[in-house]
Amino acid sequence: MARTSAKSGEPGVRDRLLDAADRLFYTEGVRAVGIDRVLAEADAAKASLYSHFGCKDELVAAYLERRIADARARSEAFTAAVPPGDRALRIFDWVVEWAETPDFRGCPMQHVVSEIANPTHPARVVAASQREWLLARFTEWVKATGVANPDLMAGALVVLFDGAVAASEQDGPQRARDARWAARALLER
Amino acid sequence: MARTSAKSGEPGVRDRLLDAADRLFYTEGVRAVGIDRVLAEADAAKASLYSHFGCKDELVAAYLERRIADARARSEAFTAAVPPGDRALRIFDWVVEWAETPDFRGCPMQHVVSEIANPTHPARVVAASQREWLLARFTEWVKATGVANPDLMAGALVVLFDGAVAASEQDGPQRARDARWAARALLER
DNA sequence: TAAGAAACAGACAGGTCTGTCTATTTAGAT
DNA sequence: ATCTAAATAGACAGACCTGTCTGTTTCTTA
Repeated sequence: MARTSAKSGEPGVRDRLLDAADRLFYTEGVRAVGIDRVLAEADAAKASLYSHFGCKDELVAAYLERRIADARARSEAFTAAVPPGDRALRIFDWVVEWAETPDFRGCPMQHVVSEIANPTHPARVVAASQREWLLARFTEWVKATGVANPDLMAGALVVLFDGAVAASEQDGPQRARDARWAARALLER
Repeated sequence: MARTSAKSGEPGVRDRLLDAADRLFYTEGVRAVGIDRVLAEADAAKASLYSHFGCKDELVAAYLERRIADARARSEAFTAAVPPGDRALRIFDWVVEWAETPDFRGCPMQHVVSEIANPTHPARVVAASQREWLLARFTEWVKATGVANPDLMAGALVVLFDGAVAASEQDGPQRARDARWAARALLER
């Protein structure tokens, strides 16, 4: 299960494949990018891909899973920097920063949902689990603010979150700032 | 330029192609559906498709254009039923109704943006023009409410609109209702 | 140094996709 | 009834895509 070449710190082939898949799938889409492109970018052999992941669909799922794990870790760290009652708003600062990133191209999960209609596809299953996490997290943050109707508010902030990412993809990061403004207005009533 | 068979009211081949493209592209995605599927569903010949549209990319653009024109007409009619000052909120009732439709599967434009990374693709150009229309319409509706900061508010409502559609695609129509609740709260301050 | 596991290289099969082209049929207009 | 334009049917080329399989090379460890 070595993730890296034992001596050198170079990443093993599995991580190289995931790195390549991440770049290509996120910027061009999972259907637009074929296996051969990933192999060339990862400098890996076809047999390595199939022995590690089994099929392309599972590679897509693994790509999404790693993206999500990373986003969870970074967003948790980002919100942990402020008191619990401020976290529901703080997360929108995170979205603004993300939308201002030069290679921002929208939400990888929304893209996968758009590209793959079948909800039983392994990558769709991964995406669905993230939805539950997202709503649970917003509910937790909202409750910490002591707002009157936490379920409605958590749902509204999830909508604002998804909208900030989707709208920024098409209109630029101003929409993420608009979302932050709206979240602030909703929370300070 | 006959859109229908001269005598009978049956739709001509161009409309049959667009109808088939609309059903298939919306429910399965524009990359997942090949030309042959569209031809079979439309009961049309390949030469008809290429003489009318030139290439698949243009068919996708035409599909999106017709969807958008239809959505504009219906949303304008929907909002025209109430006084100008109520329209910014009214449009969220329209989103709720849409999200409750059994065959709702999200926003065709967001899907196209996810599936096609190239912003110069004809369908992406069509989608971009709709964004301008959407923001202009929200700005108009928001100004009619006499709210203090119409540009921020219009941007926020666009975010809420996009988010309502994207979140409902994954979580169900409750998110659209959450968006309406948030829009109401923002507007009645 | 020898053995075993992992990765590489790449040919290949089978399928699908877009787009072109030829030949035939249908239907409307003069 | 004839002529013309549009639509049909489908073969075909060329490209690409996933997944399998064979054989070789590299690396690690014992």
